[in-house]
Amino acid sequence: MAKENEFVSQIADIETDFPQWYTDVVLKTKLVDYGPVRGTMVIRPYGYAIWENIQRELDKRFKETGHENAYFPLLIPMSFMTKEAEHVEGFAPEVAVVTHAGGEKLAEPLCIRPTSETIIGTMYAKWIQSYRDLPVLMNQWCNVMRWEKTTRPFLRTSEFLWQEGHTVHATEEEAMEETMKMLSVYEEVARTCLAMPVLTGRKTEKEKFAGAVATYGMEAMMHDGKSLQAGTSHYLGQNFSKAFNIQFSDKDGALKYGYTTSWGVSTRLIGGIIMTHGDQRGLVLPPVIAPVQAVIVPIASKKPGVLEACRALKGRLAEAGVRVTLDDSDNSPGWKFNEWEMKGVPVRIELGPRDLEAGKLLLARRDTHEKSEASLECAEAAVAALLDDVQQNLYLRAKARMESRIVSAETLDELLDGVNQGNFVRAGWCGCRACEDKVKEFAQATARVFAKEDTAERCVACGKKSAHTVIFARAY
RNA sequence: UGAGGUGUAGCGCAGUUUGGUAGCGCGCUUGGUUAGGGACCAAGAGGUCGCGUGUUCAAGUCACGUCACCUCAACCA
Repeated sequence: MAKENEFVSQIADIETDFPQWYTDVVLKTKLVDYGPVRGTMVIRPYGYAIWENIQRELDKRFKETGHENAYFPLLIPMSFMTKEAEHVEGFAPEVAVVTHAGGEKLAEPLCIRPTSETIIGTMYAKWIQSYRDLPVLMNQWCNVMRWEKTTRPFLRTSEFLWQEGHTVHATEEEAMEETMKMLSVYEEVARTCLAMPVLTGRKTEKEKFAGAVATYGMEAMMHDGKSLQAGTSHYLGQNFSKAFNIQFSDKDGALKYGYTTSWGVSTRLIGGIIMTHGDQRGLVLPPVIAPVQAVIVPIASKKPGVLEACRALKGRLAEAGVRVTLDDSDNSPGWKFNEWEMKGVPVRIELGPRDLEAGKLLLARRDTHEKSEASLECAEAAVAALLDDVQQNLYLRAKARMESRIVSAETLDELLDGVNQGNFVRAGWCGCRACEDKVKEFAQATARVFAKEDTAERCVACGKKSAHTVIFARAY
């Protein structure tokens, strides 16, 4: 037990020092390292493998909903950025600019994309002439750069990986439908793959994307009760089509501006997974996106037959589609248990001479730390069932926690109490910016999304009859 | 940008008050014994003490300058 505590002490206390806990976990589990340029992160193989699994799940759904992948350039002429007034105002402070190339000063500065609406809009204007060209449904996987003042691995970095979907439609209705459809794709992936419950809904004017007509987001509750904006889907109306001249001849012969959308999720999702499921021992990864779903730890591996049996088991599980690793390193079993637990592997299999004699194996699950036995013959089925169960349990557990921590407030004091205790707070809002700012100043909480149902009667800040019910929270 | 803090082995740190041989733990290498929750023994490798200038017989330690990073605030889809 003393050893146990010694191990745990290597990671900061999750309850009392959550930011430090988070940093410890991402560095010690070798997900990332800090890059040489301030605010950048190096995503190591173990971290990148998580991203690849998320990519795979998202990409599958994008294809199913008719989208195609494409790629647009990293460098965007500054003049593109300035075409949409709100857009440039929103992004200008955080754009990195290339001023020199080929040993000379450039005639026009180039910005490193903070997002690609402008360059994609420029290309769409060339490609679209007729209603027959619509809808255009494209997505790109790429990196973007936003020069943030303070950064934290995965949650906010200067450069990050993401996907950005950009679509053009003939009508407002169709574009709006696309916006909501992709929001629901995100919600479904968060729920079924990341085991991460989210609140979805429209965001306020203050919180919306620069240049959008409406922004919808999904917000996830982190272990400390703060909210993480885990994905956004924007209805851009004709703002960008007018700025970039995306016009088409409609069936009636009239020249019309298209209606556009954009939507994206980033490597921030990985931060969300860590902060949703992690515990005092480190990472807890949902099986669907875990780089290693099961690890085999041989016991007394030098004894005859043990290692051979472990290799055979690994082969069988891999054959059955399990991402499985055999830890045949020289470390002691206890060391391996802790190491793989810290790395969040959902299922651990212990196999030693005693098990072989009994024709059994020992299964340990990461989420509850429960151990169980299974017969060696049915290993594939037992592991598959356990992985499913872990996936389910992680979601249900996180969902129960989130739901138990959504409270209502009638006054600013109640709201402050609520967020101080790590809750999301439902409260009325009259709709004016002054009241939204007042909440931020008073409680350091922002409006995350509009609630699905309007239940509040009075604005939490000014007491007037409320127009909306909003979920307020502190946010990452 | 405002306030505070830290730079010493791969990582975490002590040493700085009062100048005098460069230290500890972990990790790493080699060999051996072990093994069901971070094993043990033995031997070994690894350092321009962030950088610069100065004071001094002598600087990790004192002075001045400079750079980097961290925390809080501010900023932030």
